[in-house]
Amino acid sequence: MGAAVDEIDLALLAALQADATQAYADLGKRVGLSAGSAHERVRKLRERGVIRRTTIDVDPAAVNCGVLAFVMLQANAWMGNPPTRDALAAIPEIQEAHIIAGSASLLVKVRTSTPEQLQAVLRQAFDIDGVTGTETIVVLETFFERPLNVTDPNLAG
Amino acid sequence: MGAAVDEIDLALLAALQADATQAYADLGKRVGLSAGSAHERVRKLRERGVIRRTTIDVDPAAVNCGVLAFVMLQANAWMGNPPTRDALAAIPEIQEAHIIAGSASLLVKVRTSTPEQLQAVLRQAFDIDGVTGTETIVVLETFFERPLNVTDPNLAG
DNA sequence: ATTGAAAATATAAGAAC
DNA sequence: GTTCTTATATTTTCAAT
Repeated sequence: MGAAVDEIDLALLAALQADATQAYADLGKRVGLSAGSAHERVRKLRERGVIRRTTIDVDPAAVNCGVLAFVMLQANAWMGNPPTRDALAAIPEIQEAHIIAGSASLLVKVRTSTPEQLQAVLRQAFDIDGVTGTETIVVLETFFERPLNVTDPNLAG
Repeated sequence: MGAAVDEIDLALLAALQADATQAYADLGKRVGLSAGSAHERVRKLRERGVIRRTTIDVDPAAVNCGVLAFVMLQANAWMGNPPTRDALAAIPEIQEAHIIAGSASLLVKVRTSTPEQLQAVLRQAFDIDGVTGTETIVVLETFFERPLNVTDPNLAG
């Protein structure tokens, strides 16, 4: 397998999660490395797929995506196949899709501009082969959404 | 309120979501602008808070966060207050926290390295004032997690 | 608000340790 | 694997439109 992610790598990841625009010199200073070494480590983290991409975090409300809901999809067949995946991916309002344990088969995270558009997404979900029902949880307020924790002491280094 | 986000801004946002490392010259080419103009627009999008931050997407499995679960928290009091928010934020394994409509009060997204650690998070959740119960949905497989859709024609420009 | 160009800065590659 | 050096490329500022 790939080389292990060590303490310094975790510190680099945490720093880049917080601000991926900072210079390698600053990044290196933070973790006790030269700019060159920091650069090399980050390059390898990207190469190994630990860093999947550099991206921006967009305020949903600013781009007309003020409605957030989690939808559980019941199904009468095994849904862990590529066609199901593709059918869900084809609905742009679906931000996440997961296969879950429990009475439902799938959990999806949906962002729309209006409740009407959420309804339209649910209608499309019913068109997917195997889907027999939906249960929707509407979000009233989001406390926070943040990057996953990489510096938790509970996680083995 | 702040100036509207126009079509070009949406194109810039989509391009940066896909790859925030690309040069402003390339970014400008993509949307039919000079490097300077692209830079200026992105600067304003940051200033206005449309772009909340530039960050990296880390593979959870690579940093010992292979367990993902969504937990619904039942409560016997109104939970939409700062103390509740802070109590949830103090648990690093909680990546998202939302107030929801429906029988439960809160929905949180949790990532841990092991089921045992997930259990420890649930125990901590019970210590939060007002929490009377939990219902956990364990994720077996994640189909996808992607940036929110900003170029959907259904969204008003 | 956009352009084009200049100056400041950062990235990326390479040699030495 | 790290550091230092050098060349390349990008970001950032600014005057002009």
